Amino acid sequence: MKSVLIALSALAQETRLAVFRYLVEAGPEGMTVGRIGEALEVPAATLSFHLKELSRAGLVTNRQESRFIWYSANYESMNGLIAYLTENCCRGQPEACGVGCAPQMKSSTASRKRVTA
Amino acid sequence: MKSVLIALSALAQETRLAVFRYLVEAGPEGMTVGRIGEALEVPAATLSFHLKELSRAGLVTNRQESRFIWYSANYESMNGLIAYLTENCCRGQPEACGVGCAPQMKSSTASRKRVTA
DNA sequence: CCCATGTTTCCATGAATATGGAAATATGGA
DNA sequence: TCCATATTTCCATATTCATGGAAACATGGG
Repeated sequence: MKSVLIALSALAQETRLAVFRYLVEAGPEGMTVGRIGEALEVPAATLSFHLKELSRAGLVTNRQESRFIWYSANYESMNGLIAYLTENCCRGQPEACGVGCAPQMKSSTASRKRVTA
Repeated sequence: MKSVLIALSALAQETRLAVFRYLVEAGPEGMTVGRIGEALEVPAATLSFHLKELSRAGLVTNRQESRFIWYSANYESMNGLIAYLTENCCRGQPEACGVGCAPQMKSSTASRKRVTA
């Protein structure tokens, strides 16, 4: 699917991946462009370029608030990407692919996810 | 993480995404280079280049068998990538990110996955 | 209105990546 | 060993992407 390719391309870049994860951490209210630039030490022009790419990919949204523009992560889009990759894993026959196929429990924060046997 | 960036870059290319998904479908035994090239209509030199990229990213492995080289998807690596993205979503506080944050049930083949409420 | 502040566009430059034909390199069968 | 087949490397070309300063553009406070 084209949109998946666009999302992957958007995330496959160091600065953009950092920006996106920063926004994920920032929560639904997001963060202003200036603050993002400060935090990640990215020049304004460069940051603007990358935010536009992330927007184009549907991974972030923005809203104007007074003179500031707030960018926030689009969690639905993020989960859509994961779902796409997950859904196409082994075509619903995880047995065929060995232990590694079905999403597994990982150590840390993954406790909210569980495999149905 | 650097390896995540490499994996994302590898998947963020039309031919490589197609090759990878083809190998995922092909199952653990994988497929020979020639057959992949036939199926996806990719010239040998181009395919070789992309397979090398996928290897470098750890997304596929290969083994020699007689005169043929069989490539297969590395499901663990795939799931590692998904786990990385999932784990860093909302920093373990899905409440903060609204409905979209926690991995959701999707229609089709996702029935093996379940959210713990 | 005008100015300070926040953000984007413009632009030139540099770097990385994709492509595929031709040649080189394995590999095993005869 | 020699040949046919499978795959990779070499290489030149084309394209796309990243960078960041400077200038332009918005916005709202005074």
